[in-house]
Amino acid sequence: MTEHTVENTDDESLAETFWAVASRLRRQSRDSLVPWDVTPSQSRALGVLARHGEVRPGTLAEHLHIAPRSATEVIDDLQTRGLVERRPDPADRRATLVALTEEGDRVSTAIRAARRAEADRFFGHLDDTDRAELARILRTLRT
Amino acid sequence: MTEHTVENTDDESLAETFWAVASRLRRQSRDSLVPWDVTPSQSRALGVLARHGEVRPGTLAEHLHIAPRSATEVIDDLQTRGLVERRPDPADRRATLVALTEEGDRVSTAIRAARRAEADRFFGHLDDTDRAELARILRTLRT
DNA sequence: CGACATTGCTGAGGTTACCTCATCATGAGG
DNA sequence: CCTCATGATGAGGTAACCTCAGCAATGTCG
Repeated sequence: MTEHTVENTDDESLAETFWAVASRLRRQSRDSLVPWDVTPSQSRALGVLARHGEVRPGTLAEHLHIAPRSATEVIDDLQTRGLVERRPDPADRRATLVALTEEGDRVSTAIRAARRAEADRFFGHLDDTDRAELARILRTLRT
Repeated sequence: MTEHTVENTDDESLAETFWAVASRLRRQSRDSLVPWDVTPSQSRALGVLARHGEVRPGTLAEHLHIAPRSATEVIDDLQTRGLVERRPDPADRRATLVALTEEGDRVSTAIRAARRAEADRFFGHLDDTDRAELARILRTLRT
């Protein structure tokens, strides 16, 4: 009856709308990876490696916000696909360094281009003002 | 290899910001379910049942956008927790009707309240104008 | 220097939330 | 009544995480 209730229902549906958009965007990103037969989590790892060069599994895990053990797994998968290689860390014999292979570099570059095109397509329906507004509002929600 | 497309990088980071917000929101919703020991997918099912009353597993699956087989699983879990019950559909002896138990009704009501409070807390940092803007922009991205 | 805790990675095994395919009972149409 | 479609579920699989144990190498401190 009061605006209070109305406000709340507004918020509820705001969250719902947000999730609807999120799932559309997620589906679209997943589809954009199909040509390379790479899963989303693998593509995230490739992104980190492209940005940071060779890193240890533990560092990779931090960037991905996952447990070190889980990074090992992603690295295993990427290695069997020939996209990354492990080599010993000269500075610490316990550690390993993970680096993109040439193929991995090619693929990760291609994926980045595809991702950019995809974002263009997705957010391109917005005019510049709305895009800026959205970015600003999302940044305040980010924390 | 270089960042020669500045306007595209904007879109890229828009998507990134979006995902950062999404993961914060997801974590918060998950946490808000802890008191009831209910997983997110179970809570979604409870929501559908609360809104629609008794439905067949297949219908539930449609509302949740999952395969019928997966709905069976969610129902199993909710049933062992005593939150829903299955009864035969009088109109079709192949079919089953799934309905909230009293306990399930209580829990789903409580969860809805918590979810509302959570959305308030999350989107409450925005002023009314921004909230309306966000809602409008997200709706255009929904499709 | 040697004992001890710490760090880095990975094996083993578990969870959540999905999926497909096969099976079985029932229902609907010719 | 015979065939095909439909509703649910058993069996088994996948992605992407997790924790806990164990092993090797390292750092630290008396």
